Amino acid sequence: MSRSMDLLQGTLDLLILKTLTWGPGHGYAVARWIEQLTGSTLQIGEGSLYPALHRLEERGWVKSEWHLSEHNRRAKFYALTPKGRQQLRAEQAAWTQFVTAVAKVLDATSLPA
Amino acid sequence: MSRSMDLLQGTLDLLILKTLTWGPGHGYAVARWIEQLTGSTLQIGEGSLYPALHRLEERGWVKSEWHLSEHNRRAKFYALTPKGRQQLRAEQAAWTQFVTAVAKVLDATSLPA
DNA sequence: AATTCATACATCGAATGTCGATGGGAGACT
DNA sequence: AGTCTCCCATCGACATTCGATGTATGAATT
Repeated sequence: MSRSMDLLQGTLDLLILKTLTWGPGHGYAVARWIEQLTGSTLQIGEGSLYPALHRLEERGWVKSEWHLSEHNRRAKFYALTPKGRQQLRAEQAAWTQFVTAVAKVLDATSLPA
Repeated sequence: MSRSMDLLQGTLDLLILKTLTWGPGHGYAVARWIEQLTGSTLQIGEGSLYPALHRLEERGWVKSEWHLSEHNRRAKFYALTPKGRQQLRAEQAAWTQFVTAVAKVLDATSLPA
């Protein structure tokens, strides 16, 4: 029956950028944070996550370094760049604007003049 | 520089379904309503609109009939079906849930435990 | 010591949906 | 006659997400 609740396109970048504002983290952790914060309403598949991370890095919004994770394992830690912070602000503003616009349609009770 | 403010995937269906709750309308009018309600924040290209309308009809959420428009021109009027109303309820609920989940991430001030 | 589990990276193909461009045709108004 | 707005529609390009799949290592269990 098709997909019931996929992530809306473009939102994943915003979400990742935001989670990285509370410090660098590796992909696995980022996915965990988002899931926990949303009570698993938002689930990030690895097939979406890693391409997204690479995309962000390619655009200069995050940079990565290999370190050891909390579990003593090799992990690539991603950190927000200044450009990334700027991008986050822009995307967050666009998101708010978009949600507001959709709400206007959803809450309208009559036809526009 | 890529797209700045495209419609988020899946939202268009919801928007169309909603506009049709205040009566049948043809594609052109639906696009107008949405644009006017949102002060042109949301703009529906015809290359997105008509495929969407056909998609909705194919799934039995709307049905269409040819009539004359307010401007005395041939136009295909789309109307919500009972299944469409049900679908609208479902999509609206999913949308709310999604927006709420994103807000949880965006508003979080610290790492989850 | 062997097995299993959770962590952590990555890639692939399929599917979907949006966009910009393009093309037509029919009223209306100059 | 010409042009404007309305109204339908399709096409190819593009980006993104998803599920499946594969690798590997540390830690805990048996």
